[in-house]
Order: sequence, then structure tokens, then C-alpha cells
Amino acid sequence: MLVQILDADYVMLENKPLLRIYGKTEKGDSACVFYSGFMPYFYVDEVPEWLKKDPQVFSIEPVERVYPMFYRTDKMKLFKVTIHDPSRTPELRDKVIEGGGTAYEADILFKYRFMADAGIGSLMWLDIKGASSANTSTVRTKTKFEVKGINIMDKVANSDFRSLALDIECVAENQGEVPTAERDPIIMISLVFSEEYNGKKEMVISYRPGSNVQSYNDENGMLKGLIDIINDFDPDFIVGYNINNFDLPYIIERMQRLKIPAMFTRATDKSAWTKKLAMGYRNNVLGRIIADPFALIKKDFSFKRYSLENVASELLGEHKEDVKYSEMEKLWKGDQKGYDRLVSYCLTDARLAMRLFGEFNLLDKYIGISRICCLFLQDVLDGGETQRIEHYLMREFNRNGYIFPLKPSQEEMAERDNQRKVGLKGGFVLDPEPGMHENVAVMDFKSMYPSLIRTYNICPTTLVGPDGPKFTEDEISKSPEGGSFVKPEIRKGIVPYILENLMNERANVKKRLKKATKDGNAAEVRELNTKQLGIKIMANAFYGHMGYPRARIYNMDVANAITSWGRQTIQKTKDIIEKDYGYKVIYGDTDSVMVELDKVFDNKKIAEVGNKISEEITKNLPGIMELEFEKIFKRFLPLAKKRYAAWAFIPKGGGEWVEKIDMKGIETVRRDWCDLSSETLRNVIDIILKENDRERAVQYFQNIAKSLGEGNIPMDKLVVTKTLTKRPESYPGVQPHAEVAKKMTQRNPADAPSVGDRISYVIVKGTQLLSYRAEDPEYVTEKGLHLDSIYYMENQLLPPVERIFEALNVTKSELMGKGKQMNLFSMMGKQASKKAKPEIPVADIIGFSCEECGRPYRRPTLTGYCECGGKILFSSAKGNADVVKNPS
DNA sequence: GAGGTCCGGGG
DNA sequence: GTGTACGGACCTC
Repeated sequence: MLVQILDADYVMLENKPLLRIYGKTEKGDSACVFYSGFMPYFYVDEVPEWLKKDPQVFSIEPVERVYPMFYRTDKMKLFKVTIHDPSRTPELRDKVIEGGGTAYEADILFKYRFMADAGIGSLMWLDIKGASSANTSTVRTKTKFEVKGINIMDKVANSDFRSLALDIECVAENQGEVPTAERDPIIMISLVFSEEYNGKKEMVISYRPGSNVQSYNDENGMLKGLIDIINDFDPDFIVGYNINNFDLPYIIERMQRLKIPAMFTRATDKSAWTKKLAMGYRNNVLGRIIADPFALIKKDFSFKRYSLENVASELLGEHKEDVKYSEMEKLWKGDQKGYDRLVSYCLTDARLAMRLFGEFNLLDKYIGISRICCLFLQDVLDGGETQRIEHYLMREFNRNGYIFPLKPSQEEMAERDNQRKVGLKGGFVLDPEPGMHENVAVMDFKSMYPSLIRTYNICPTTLVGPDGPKFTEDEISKSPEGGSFVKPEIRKGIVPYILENLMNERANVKKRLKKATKDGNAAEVRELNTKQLGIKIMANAFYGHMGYPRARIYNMDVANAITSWGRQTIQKTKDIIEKDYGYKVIYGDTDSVMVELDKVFDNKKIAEVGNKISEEITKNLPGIMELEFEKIFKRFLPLAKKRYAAWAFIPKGGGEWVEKIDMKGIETVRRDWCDLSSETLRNVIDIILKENDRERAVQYFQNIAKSLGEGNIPMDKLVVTKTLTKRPESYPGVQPHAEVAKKMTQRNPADAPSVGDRISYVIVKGTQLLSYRAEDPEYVTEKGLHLDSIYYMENQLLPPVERIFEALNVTKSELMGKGKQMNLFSMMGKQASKKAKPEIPVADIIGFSCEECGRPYRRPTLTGYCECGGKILFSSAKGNADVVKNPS
């Protein structure tokens, strides 16, 4: 029988661990295979007397292993300690360490210890020889098997996975608070199935009857009903928007509170669990995978906001039902029509989560990584890069006779942190040549760091150590700033070996991908693309790992060797291009060089030159290092290191080009900018790059400024929105959105914003501090208030574009039109503020503002004058102002 | 530019 | 479960 594996655990049976591997059969049924006979073990360097007598110990045998740090030919004499119960390992390990001994591989999860030794990895298909063991009641999978033998199959296509999307609703006891599981019940749960369940694709369960609602007596009954439905439908994926940090912990905590065992895992003897960590929750449902579109989309898409409403409208063009938190209780307790709305709201959220999950292949990348690093999908989703790399490394090191060290202790990490501050240098970043450049060929090194590792055989196991064997110059490669490494003839390093395999495998997969694409085999294209992506991500992670203070095999000399060879490579490349070819390298960062080709204006010609230079340079590069022509910057405007805008043309093959605007380090979307800021910035960049007409760009900007001054910009382009994260009165400083919330509460207590609500605001004219002049846009419309165009000019419009214009030598005053017939401020009209100025008690002074234009300042300017020429005055909370007598 | 702080999604 | 434990945007020095 073939099983694709998703998860594993173990239980103790007659003082021996029994492994349970969960997966799917070819038919798409859930399956569990039982494996007994594998025992937990770890290594120690010496065997204390107490350990020999410990009843946990099954056997102790001497072994020889190679320590993975520094080139060495000697083997360590160690002892392999095999015990009965995996869960007892930590205490034995800690006791050994306390006694002054050293332990190895004593912090590897039992399931992963087994898989590593058996050569099994996540999502592999296993051919199971054995006997069906349907009589076991400890798991609830459709198929159960006792293993006699396992064969690893070559099959890559995934089984048919089954998903369940869910969304819960709950109402807080006190209006305006976020509900908590300790106190507030779940009132309703919507469920959306990836395939029909009892003839339905979706359902809503609750304990208030309604049309299309499956009703229970109470919350208790509803939650038990939920457990039954999950087990009955038996999903592989449990999906929900922010399910990781809200729905699932809430459900589990609620069940704990109501003394309902959370028995919806694939084992009958283990409940689902949730644990609160520093920042959020960690959840586990054994045998199933929890997938949160919120978490996944946040990593792979760039949006200003990641609310379900926002994401669904961006990605699906769909919207949530319009229900405010403040009306939920009313709907839950009110008439049937309102209740129906609540039901529909709940259902929509689960539907949207399911669509996002399914239509955007959100898991593909993680499936690819999981396949390569061998960790289960859930661990890849929840864990970081370190775990992936280390698991992979341990398997490879073990296979080659190396022992793998424990995770570093707190003290060790602190020590490394100090070391690192002194030592680790990064990539080489050239100072960009200022000003606009045209016809730039962009070349970069193909997988620079992995290639350097392979070229120079960089690895902890090839690093020449202080006490190890000595070598002649010919036998080693000496890095510019870092360690020396023995050449592959003496020993090939494990990391270079791993990278060689990964890179060859990826080339192979890409070849097959090309063919599958040509054949139009969509399923295979997806599989192969997933795989090459997984390999790429893994291969690029090795470099960073070795310079990471929390890594098990960390070494500064290794990390520094890689970056210093990188810097040397890029520097030499720059020199050759400038000396031998006579072109100017105007910018470069880590693995790329940008070369300005004078008097070459045709894309085809630029590509020819770029390709020629790359090829010729590559011929003289050591090892497998390869420079390649990547794209053209028709125009390139650097602002600073790591910040630029460019009009790029990327070769698509067959003489075709993809055109786009490349931006690095320039934020066009920021939470505290209104739409007008982003829009103006984008358009200014567009005009500058595509038309190369700075006059027109300035003019465009001035036109926007003029419309702003004349009040012709629609208000929705000037709105800034922020979330109220606490009660408005508990904000330490004055913040615009909190002030607006206070005003809204005062005006209409029934419609007071509550914690978690999004508050939109605009800034109106006046002399008070900015935050006090923040207003609800609806109120502004209603009362016909005027917006503060000076504020928008100075704080929203100018800052983003200023740096762009600066790079083109357009000064701020030129931009503002100063010195010309009419400056922008006069164009926009001055803000009158010369009114009576009573004395202000010092305690009331909260800031400063300009006498002429009313612009607020947190402290007076050095000159005591505003940019518009007006004097800076004190301003009080009440909006009065007085002349600053001594602005120092 | 480095170092510290805030905050997210969900109801 | 032989486990942990963010990351980007923003602000100040």
C-alpha cells in the first residue's frame, strides 16, 4: 500500500515507543502506519556511573564519530546511549551536562530521529509492506497498517488533500472589548468544505435556530458537534483567516473551559493543543495541518493592510459582509433578519478564507521546502529557516559519519553575539554615481554565495583549524578576510557537496519544467515549479546560517570567508569592466554590477554588450562562478546606497522584453501616508524615468499642490487610517486617531469606536497641535470644514518626492516655486491666525506653531521662523498662541 | 546608520 | 513534546 506522509508521533506501549505515521493513500483516504522497534538514543563523551545504572538505559555502546568543526582526520570516541522512553531524554541529557560531560544529538525529536535514520522525509510516498491492523482504536484514520517493511517511492504527485475552512463568531460581555475565551462564548461557527460533506459544501452551526443553521442546545453541544463534523469529514488542512492566533486557540481554550476534550486530531488518545508564546499562539492538531491564509499572504504578498476585507478585495475582488463589531451583539440577540445577516457574515468569512487558500496555491512554496528539508509541512509553516537548515544538515552530516552538536546554550549565544559585533562584514555596496543614468546593463552573479561555497570548498569540515594538520599553500584556499579551507582533493566539504547536489537537481527540475510547460501539462508544471522553488530557497539559506549565532555549527571564519570572497569578486569585476572595457560601473550591491554604456541606445545592442562582457569575465572567474547579463535599466536614478528607481527591461527570450519600474528601498505604500502621497510619488517617478523630463515632473507636482491648495483633491485621497489598539484615553502621547476616537465618542456615545476599530481621519485647518486637528472625514463633510493644505503639502506630499527631486538636483525651493512669480504658499493662500494673544500659563504650553501659516512645530526652529517666513509661536492645548520670546 | 519601540490580524 | 520564541515600520539618538 502506498502512503504519502504528513505527520507522525509516538506512544509508549509496554515500555517501548510505537511510532505512528499519518498520511494519505492513493485513493485519498487518511491512513496511519504503526512502526515499532525503533529506540531513542543520543551520544555522550563519557559515561557517568549513575547513567550506567539508570533503569531508562537500554544499552551503552562505544562508537566513533567525526566532529564537524575544523578539518580533522581523527575520530572522537563517544558512547551511544539507547534508552526506552524518548521523553526522558532531556533530563538525562541535562544531568550529563551538569556533571561536566558533553551530549550530542540529544535534542532531536523522536519522530525526526527515526525518519532521519530511515531516510524518510515529509510528503514522501512510502510503499508499506505489512498487515492491516483495523482493530486498533488509538487512531481514527480510515486505513491502519502495521509495518513490516518500508520502501521509499519516487512518486512526487500529491495525494488529493481535503480542506475545511472555518470561522467563529463571538461577542464580548462588555461592548467594545475584544472577546476572550475565558469569558465569552463562541456563538456560531461557519464551515466550508473542499468537497461535499453529507451533500453540502458549507454549513453554519450555532445554538440559535435559523434558516440554513444547524442548531444545537447550547455552546457545549455546538462544540461537540464541531468535533464530530471535523472527525467525520476528516480534513488534511484546517483553514481559516487568522486561525493561528484567533479561531483555533479560541476554540481549544473554550473547549478546555467547558471540559470538552478537543478530540479532533487523527489520534483518539491525543487532543489538539494550543500554547501561548511571546508573540502569538502555537497550535497543533496531530495528523492534520493548520493553514492560515493571513500568515501565508503576509509573507508572499505586499499590501498596505492584511485585513480579510482588504486582502479579499485586492486578490479576489470580493468583499466581506458589512457588519460592524459594535452591532454583532444586536444581531445575535435581535430579530431573525438581523440574525440571518450575522450568519451570512460568518459564512462569507470562511468562504473567502477557503478561496484565498485554494486559488492562490498558498502552500506550494512550503510544500517544496518541506520536501527538501524533510520536516513536516506544519513545522515548515510554524518554524524558521534555522530548523529547516539544521535538520537537513544533521541528516547529511550523519550520513557521512559526523556527529551533530546540540543547540548552543544561552551563554554560548551571548558570547557569539559579542564576537559577531566585531567581526562579521556583509556584502560590498558601491557608492552610486549621483544623477540620472541611461542605458545601463545590469549584470549579476548567479547564486553568488552558494557558488562561492562550492568554488572555494567552504565548510566547517574543511576549515583549517588552529590545532589541526598543517598544509602547504597549494593545498588550501585562503580567503581575503576569514579562514582557509582545504581543497576538494584533500576533502570535499559537506556543505559544498550538499549545494552541488541541490543546484544540479534544480537545473534538472528546470529542464523538466521547460518540457512540461511546452507539453501543457499543468499539474506537472506546478509540481516541478514547487520543487525548484523549494530547492532555491533552501540553497540560498545555507550561507546565512553559518554566520547565525544560534546555529549549531556556527563559525565566524566560515561566514567571513564567504562575504570577503564575495567582496573581492565584485571589486575585481568592477576593475576589469572599467579598465579593460572602458565602461563606468555606476553602482553595485553584493552580487550585482550596473554598467553605463555610453552612446548605446538600443536594447538589443545593450544586451549584446552585456552578454559579451559577462561571458568574457566568466571565463576568467575561478570555479563555477558565473556572471550573467540580467536586464537593462533604460534609465536609472540612484538616491543612495540600496535606494533607487529604474525603468527596467528584462529579456524574455526571442528578442522580447518585459518592461517595468524597479524600485529598491523606496516605499510607495506606507500606513501613515494617504493615497495622494503614494499616487503622486508613483506618477512623479514614472514621468522622470519614462519621459526623462524633470520640468514636467516638477510641473506635475506643482499642479497637484495647486489643486490641494484650492481644495480640489477628493477627500478620500487625503484620509489616513489607523487602528485603535487601546482605549483612546490610555494613549501616552497625543495621537491623531485617538483624538478622533475621543471626539466621536463625545458626539455620539452610542456609536463610540472600540478597541480594534479602524479610525480614519483627515487634518483640518487651525492653529492647534496636529493631533487635535485630526477629524472624522464624515464630520468634516457634514460641517463643511476646511482641510489643512499646508499640512498635506509639508507632511504628505513633499517628503516622498523630495528625495527623488533631490537626486535630480531640483531644490526644494525650486519645487515649491519660491523665487518665481508666485510661491506655492501664496498660491495656496495663507492661513489667517493673527488673533488676540492672551498670556498662556506655562503648563498649558504643549507646542509651537507658525504665526502666519499655522503650521505646528514640536520645538521652535533654530531661526525662530517658519519656512513661510512667519514667526514661531507657543501654542496651547486650547489653540491659543503667543510669540516665542527666546526661541533657543 | 544603529538601536529601541510599537503593532499586526481576529471578535 | 528529546522543540519554542516574529519581523517590518517607525522614531530617536
